[in-house]
Amino acid sequence: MGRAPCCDKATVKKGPWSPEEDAMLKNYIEQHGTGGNWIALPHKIGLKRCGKSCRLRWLNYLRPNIKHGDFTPEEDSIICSLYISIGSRWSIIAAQLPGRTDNDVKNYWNTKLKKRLLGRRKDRGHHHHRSQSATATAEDDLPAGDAMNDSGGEQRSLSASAMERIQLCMQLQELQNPLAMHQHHNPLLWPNKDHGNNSFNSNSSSSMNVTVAEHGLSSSLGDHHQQLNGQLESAAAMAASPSSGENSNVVTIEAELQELLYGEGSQGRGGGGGAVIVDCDVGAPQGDVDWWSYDQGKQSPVNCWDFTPETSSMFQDYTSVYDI
DNA sequence: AAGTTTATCAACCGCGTAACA
DNA sequence: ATGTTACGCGGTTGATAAACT
Repeated sequence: MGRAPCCDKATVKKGPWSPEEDAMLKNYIEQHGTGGNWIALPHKIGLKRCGKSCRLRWLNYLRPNIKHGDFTPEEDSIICSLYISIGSRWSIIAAQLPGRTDNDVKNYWNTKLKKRLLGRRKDRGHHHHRSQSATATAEDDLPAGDAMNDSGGEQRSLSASAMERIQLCMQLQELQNPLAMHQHHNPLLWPNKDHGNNSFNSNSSSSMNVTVAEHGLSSSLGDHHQQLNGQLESAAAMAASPSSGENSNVVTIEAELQELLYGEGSQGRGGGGGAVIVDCDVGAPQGDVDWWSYDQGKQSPVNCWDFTPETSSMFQDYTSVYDI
C-alpha cells in the first residue's frame, strides 16, 4: 500500500517546463496569487501539471528576484558555516541568502562547495603526517558516504552527513594542529565526549541508535540530553559565528573555511568575516533571533538548532565509530 | 570527429507534519 | 480525538552540457 498520488499521473505532464507554461503560471500568480491551494492552481490555469510541480517551478525559477549561479565568496562562507553548524537544512540556509532557493543552495553545495572543501584534503593528503588512529586511516581520502569503518570486525557505513562533518572537522583540525589528529573530534563541531554519564556507548550501537532517535527531545536522557543539546547548540553557534566566542579555537574557523575554499593567504577574501545570523523565520514565533549569540545556559531558540533524531543519529554514528 | 565520462541543475518523489473538517 | 488534505522539505534522479580521450 503506497501513498496515494497527489495528482493523476496519467494526465499530468512531467519534465522540463516550456516557456508557454512558465508564462501561464507566472501571469496567473502575479495577477491572482497562489490562492493558497497549489493543487487546484493548475486546473484553474489550464495547465497539465501537478500542483507540486507548479509550486516548485514558481519558487525555484519564476518567483521575482531569484538569483541563479555566481555564488559570491560571502555566500560560500555562509553556506559552509551553516552546513557545518546545522547540516543539510537547505531551506534555513537559503533563507540567509536573498534570492537563493534551497534547491539552488543544495545543488551548489553538492556539486561545488563540497568538492572544494573535501577535495582539498585529498590534495593535501600526500603531504601531511597521517595519524595511526582510525580517524585518519579509515575514512581518509574516501568520498563522503563511501567510507566503511571496520569496527570490531563489522563493516559499517557512516551516514553521508556524518561522514562529511567528520571530514570537515578533520580538515579544520589538521589546519589548526596537524599533529593532533588523534584527538578524534573537533569540539567546535561536535559535542564534547566528556559530558556526564556515558550513555552513548558503542557497545549498544543499534539499540542505542533506536533509543536516541525515537526519544528525540524527550526527557528520557534527562540532564545529559539537555547538556548535550546545549553543547550541540554551542558548537553550532561557534561554527556559525567565529567572532562571537571567547575561545581562541573558535576565532579561526571562518578563516579556515576561507582557506579551504580559496587557498592559502585568502583569509581576507569575501570580506564577510562576520557572524552568520539566522533569522529563524521557519515557524519561529519569536521573530528574528540572533541564534549564534545566546548563551549556552539559556533556553535554545526553537527551530534553530534542535536535537533532532537526525542529529542524534549522526552523533550515534560518530560515537560508535570513535568508540566514545 | 566520435564516443565516453563527468558535471551541472531542473524536476520529481516520498516523507513528515501542520491545518482543517 | 481522529482522519484527511495539502504544504514544505530534503534526497534523488535524469536530461543536458561540457570536458576529456
